[in-house]
Amino acid sequence: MPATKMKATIKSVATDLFYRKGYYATAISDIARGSGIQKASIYYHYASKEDLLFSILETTMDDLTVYIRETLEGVSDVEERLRVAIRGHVGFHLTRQKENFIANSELRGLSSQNFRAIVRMRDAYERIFQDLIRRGIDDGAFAVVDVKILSYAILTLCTAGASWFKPDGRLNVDEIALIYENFIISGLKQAEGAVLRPPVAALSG
Amino acid sequence: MPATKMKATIKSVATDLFYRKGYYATAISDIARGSGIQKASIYYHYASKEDLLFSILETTMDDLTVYIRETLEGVSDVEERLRVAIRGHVGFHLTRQKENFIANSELRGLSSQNFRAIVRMRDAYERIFQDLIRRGIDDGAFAVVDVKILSYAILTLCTAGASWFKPDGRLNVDEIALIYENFIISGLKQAEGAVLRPPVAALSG
DNA sequence: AATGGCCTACCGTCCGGTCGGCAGATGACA
DNA sequence: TGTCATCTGCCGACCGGACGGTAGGCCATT
Repeated sequence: MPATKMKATIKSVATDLFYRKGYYATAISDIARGSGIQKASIYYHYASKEDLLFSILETTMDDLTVYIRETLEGVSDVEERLRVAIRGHVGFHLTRQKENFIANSELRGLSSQNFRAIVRMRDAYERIFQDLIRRGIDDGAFAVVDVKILSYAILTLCTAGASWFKPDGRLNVDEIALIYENFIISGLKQAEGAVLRPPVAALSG
Repeated sequence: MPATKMKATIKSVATDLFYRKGYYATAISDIARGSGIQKASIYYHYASKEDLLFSILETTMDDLTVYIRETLEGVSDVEERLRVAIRGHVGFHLTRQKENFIANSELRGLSSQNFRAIVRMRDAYERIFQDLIRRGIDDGAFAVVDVKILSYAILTLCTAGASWFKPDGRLNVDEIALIYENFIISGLKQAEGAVLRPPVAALSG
């Protein structure tokens, strides 16, 4: 087996174990066994256990950011942009459930330097949503709300799906995304304010 | 020092350390040092490290459930009941931040038996909110939404505050609770549906 | 001959938990 | 009230094992 493939296998096995048992409860020897390899061989591909974790988190954050930016391309309506971003966010988190779960629960396993790196990426990602919301407020599409608090809220909410979602459950990814989407947009319009805009295309179509 | 006080001290120190460093990263000897005691003495008060964790989680869940039930007493309006519950939920999580953070991030440290016990308590608590939402739908106060998904969403959202809230930050507990409250209630009314009810007393008063 | 990819064997450390005992407070009893 | 046995709360020393990581070598491919 070429090195790059083994490396990917290790990462995949580690992702699965970190997701199921947690980072601390997973031993390098567990990952080795799952990869059909000896413990020492792991260190040919990754410098340390933390390096492996970091690699998973970095890739996930990278992919997520790229994905959401792609998703937004060509969409101009301010409300639709947020809707699209929510769908993208939920979709990404539910389809790449394990990695995202780890990214939101195992940051503790990182050294302060690596921790800061991931947090920086996360902050940049959050800023995308904050800008979308702010833009919506400025355009009058949303009520005047606390952008920071609600952006955290929205992301947390969508992210949480990664901890309970079951691919073969009652609802599929798209259905869940739609539920969140409507809930959030309605929340941002604030019922007691003027809720006068007509339903958007994305909803009725 | 009487035994009961030392026991409380240990629990408090453990809560602080579990919150700051995480359960696995905290050694019994750390807790002992923080309590001004020797490691072996911890075991006079608690049977094991897990027992200590479980004790924290059990107390927290108990207190939370009792608190929310008290909060709801005497409130009859269906929308106001949910509002009150949200305020209570947020308030509890932000004022007893450490314990709640642990309760939502360190369940992995529990044996399957203890894990089940806590999950049972959590499920019972969630059911309170699910009933409130369902009741609001039946009464026409809320749009017809997916109760299960949105109850998870609401609780997660409010709970998340415990991971970033800073007591001396820009907003205090009540302000944050109000933001969440309005956001959620608006979300449940669903902007594109019939949002015809007048603002409730709690909002204008 | 050299490199890549993996192995066996081993090391040092840390950590949860146990054991036996010790000092002071408590209480029964003469 | 003085004496002695008992209990309470804690301690120092230790154990067993798990775990991250290393050293050095082996073998197939190039």
